[in-house]
Amino acid sequence: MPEFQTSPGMRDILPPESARWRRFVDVFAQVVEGAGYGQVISPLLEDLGVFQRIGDATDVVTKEMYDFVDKGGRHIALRPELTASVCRAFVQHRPATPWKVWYTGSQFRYEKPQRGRYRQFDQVGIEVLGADDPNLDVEIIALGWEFYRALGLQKVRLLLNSLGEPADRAAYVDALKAYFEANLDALSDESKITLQKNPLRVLDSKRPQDAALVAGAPKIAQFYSEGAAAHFAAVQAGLTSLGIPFTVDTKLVRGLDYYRHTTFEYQGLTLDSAQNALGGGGRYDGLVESLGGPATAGIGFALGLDRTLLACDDEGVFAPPATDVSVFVVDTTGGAEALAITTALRAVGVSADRAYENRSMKSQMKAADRSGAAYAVIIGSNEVEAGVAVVRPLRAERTVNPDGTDGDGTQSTVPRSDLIDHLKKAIS
RNA sequence: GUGGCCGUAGCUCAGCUGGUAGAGCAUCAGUUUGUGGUACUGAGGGUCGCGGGUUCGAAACCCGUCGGUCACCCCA
Repeated sequence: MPEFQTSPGMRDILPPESARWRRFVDVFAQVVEGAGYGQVISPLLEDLGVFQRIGDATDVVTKEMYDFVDKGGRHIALRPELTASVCRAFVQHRPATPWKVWYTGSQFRYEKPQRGRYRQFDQVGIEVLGADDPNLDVEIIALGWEFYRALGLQKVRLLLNSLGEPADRAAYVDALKAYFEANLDALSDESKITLQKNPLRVLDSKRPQDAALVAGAPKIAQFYSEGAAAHFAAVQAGLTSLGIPFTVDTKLVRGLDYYRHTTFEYQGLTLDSAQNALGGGGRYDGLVESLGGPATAGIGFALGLDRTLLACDDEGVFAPPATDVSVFVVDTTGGAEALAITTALRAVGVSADRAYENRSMKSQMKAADRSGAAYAVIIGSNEVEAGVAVVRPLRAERTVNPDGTDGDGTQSTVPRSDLIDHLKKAIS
């Protein structure tokens, strides 16, 4: 074991996996930019208060934040999520509404690491501030859905719920609290604690002991105001009109306190239940106001990279891209030719690699094979003398000489002066 | 934060009831002194996560610790 390793919950993303991460973001950007969303890049660090406005009943804020006092005496936190940062940016810059933005980046939560759950984790997401239209809820949910399709994922389930207006939600919370308190004996000890902090969250309990009680709990639908019911109905109608299947799950309350009205979650059906939430979001009218801005409607979602990629692995889609180079230069004369040729190839847009340390031709040919290159350029003393280069296709069928030894295949000899043009044509 | 399981070469793992470490893959080289993908041969590479204890002797047993994993919790 080396002396230094990554901190718990932190990891290195190495090639070729790192290329897949970048492509993941590219695919996401393509989907959402096609719908008018622009990227917002916000700081990793924010004033602690920005995140405290998320709510004091959520562990993300109360227990899991990385925070510290900087050299200027400011109380700073590493962002545990991005929605609050986006809202803060909105309040600070006051862009025209509806403000449609997307983002990607790392977030930090001090949790016990597990597969699909890291202390530094990456998400992509979108937010729209300043529009209360149920059509927007549908657009957002549909974009997430479309993104999963773009990756190739099939086994994703969309769960949908509405928490109603703030007053509806408050009334429901009271009713839930009364219900659970009346049945306190049947509740697990853990849920008793949860009940004190946030009765809604008891609905999330995965303990078998709580299952029956949770099933018999009051349903949010009974508490919807007329407006909330109409909004939710419009969202469902919209999704249906787009042919997006969904399941209404009245137990879907989501973690962060700021949600109201529409909430939704995308579940990966191939993943274990503890980590099956690929992404989720909802409406959070009121968050901008709590950060000192005007009353502003907001809605968005965030999707976890790690879990989504785990789901991709399970479904055998969106594999890490090949990092193959087009041409590999084998030079047994010391390496200067390889330097010149690779540089010239790259200058005309042909990707090229080479071996180093003047290894044997066989060794260099092996490296050429591993590089995934379509062609090897071979330069030895004979070629230098004759002013030519051998171009050998690496993916062609192997040929055999009459005496049974390996043939030269379809390799050809081209004048050194024509080499770059020759290869450029061959690649295209 | 709580609990279960795990921690041996770069990777995946074997190592029986304690006698100072092995395989496959990968890497490098040779068989082929100018030609890859196959085959064969060989080489390098490990304070057996770390610390302490038991023992004549520990990779193996005990304790602690760190890390991973799974469940709870939380959430993406």
